[in-house]
Amino acid sequence: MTGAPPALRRLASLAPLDTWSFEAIDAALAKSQKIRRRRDILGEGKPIAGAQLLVRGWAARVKIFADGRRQFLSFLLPGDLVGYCRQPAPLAVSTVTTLTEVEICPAPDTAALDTVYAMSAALEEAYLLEQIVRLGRMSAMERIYSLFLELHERLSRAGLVTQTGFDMPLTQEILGDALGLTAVHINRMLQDARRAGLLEVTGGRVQLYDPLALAGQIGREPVRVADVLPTASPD
Amino acid sequence: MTGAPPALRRLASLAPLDTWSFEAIDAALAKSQKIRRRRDILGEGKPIAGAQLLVRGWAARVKIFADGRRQFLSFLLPGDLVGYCRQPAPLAVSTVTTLTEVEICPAPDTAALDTVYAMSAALEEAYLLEQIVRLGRMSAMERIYSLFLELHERLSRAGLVTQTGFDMPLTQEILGDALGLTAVHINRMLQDARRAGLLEVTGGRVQLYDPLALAGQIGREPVRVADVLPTASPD
DNA sequence: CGTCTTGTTGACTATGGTCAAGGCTCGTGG
DNA sequence: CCACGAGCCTTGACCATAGTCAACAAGACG
Repeated sequence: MTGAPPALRRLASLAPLDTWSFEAIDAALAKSQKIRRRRDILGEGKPIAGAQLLVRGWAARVKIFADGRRQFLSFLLPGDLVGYCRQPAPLAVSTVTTLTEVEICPAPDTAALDTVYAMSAALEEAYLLEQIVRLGRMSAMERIYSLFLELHERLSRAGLVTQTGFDMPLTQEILGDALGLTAVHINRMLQDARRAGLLEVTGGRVQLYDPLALAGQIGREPVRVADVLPTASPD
Repeated sequence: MTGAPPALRRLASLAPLDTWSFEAIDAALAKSQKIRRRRDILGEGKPIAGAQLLVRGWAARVKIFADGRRQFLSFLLPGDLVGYCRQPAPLAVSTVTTLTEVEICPAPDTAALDTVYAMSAALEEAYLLEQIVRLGRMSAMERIYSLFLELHERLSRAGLVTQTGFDMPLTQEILGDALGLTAVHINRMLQDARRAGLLEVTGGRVQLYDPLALAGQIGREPVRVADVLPTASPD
């Protein structure tokens, strides 16, 4: 599984996949389409055609105010679902926009994938709750640690963490709009964190020197949504 | 439908109900159990036995830090589902605690209710996103207006809004922990809002003098998750 | 090369937090 | 019937975290 595409790795880590599902995912991945940076995949209030699977690149759910204020709700990473809804005639409740060039494909649909998608949806909700806690009751520094640990955890499921570091194509402006802070303040906090020897952000890459210590410092536990621990696939 | 129980009114407003579903809901409501104030219905990290329906009273999803900080994630109102999950062996990702004495019953399970529950879950997600926006990018005053408008909208679905006002059993401390503010600041903002003639909070009851004007002031639109508008049942 | 985007830094400001005291209401028990 | 205490609300004085504004630097890219 080590060499498998990140999106497949993530899905396979959520629940056992049968042969049909593997083939369905392979077939879907082969139909991937490129989308350029800064394009909207879904528009707030517009109908959703069908669920899609993010294959490569980063996207984000975002709400934009009439006066220009912006709030990122969550980041979408390889293996995440976009527009997966179970009600009829669904409307997007937030815009989904690409942060990098991206590849997406229609989400494959087999019976065995129901559980995988349910797990995925449950995780998504858990991370939304984490985001609420960050914004509501954490200091600027804690918000940064918490977000980086979440990204670390989620990317490791897709096999995209290497040596405690990962690529993160987010500007300080975007981090600010995700964490309810200004880009200036993000900048200062990142420098403090670097000077404290806890992490480093350079050239689109994040290094967490000791993720467990960082998690301990802010009292963060890994997210779990089911009793059968959905682990990242072993290497 | 006007005289129907609030929980039934809410469910019926989400999607058409067939006769079986009506009967199943009636039968479930008859099995309601009382739970006292300040009791936990679900515990963070603990297994969830099955979905339940909140019949009467208020509850809340909450996360509590080791150092005592507290963040309310959402409020649960009559007709809301508690612990509705589609993955196997689900674990609660947040504590659910009662804010008043409450009645709950097992969530009835018929085929026609699948759509209702999907709508309910979609709405719940939409309100979580609204909460993120509040905490991330709104001023103290805007957060208060936004929350009250959300409660107004949700309670009206269950028929619990009378003359632009509704009962709200929340202390200023709880409002603070929901809105990422302190109780002291909530107090000051509520007084400013009252002096501005926009709303009044007295003795567990909220009066919004002009909900539409308030919504306009903060640029809020009613939440919609499907193209077939799920309206509150007409009186 | 210019231009655009992103990151960095400093000086100053403001929104909301903290701490502390006192008041009101209501339920309980003497 | 009244005294007491708990919980909640209110207010004031002071403080701190993060925001604003502005200028400049460093790359990236045509």
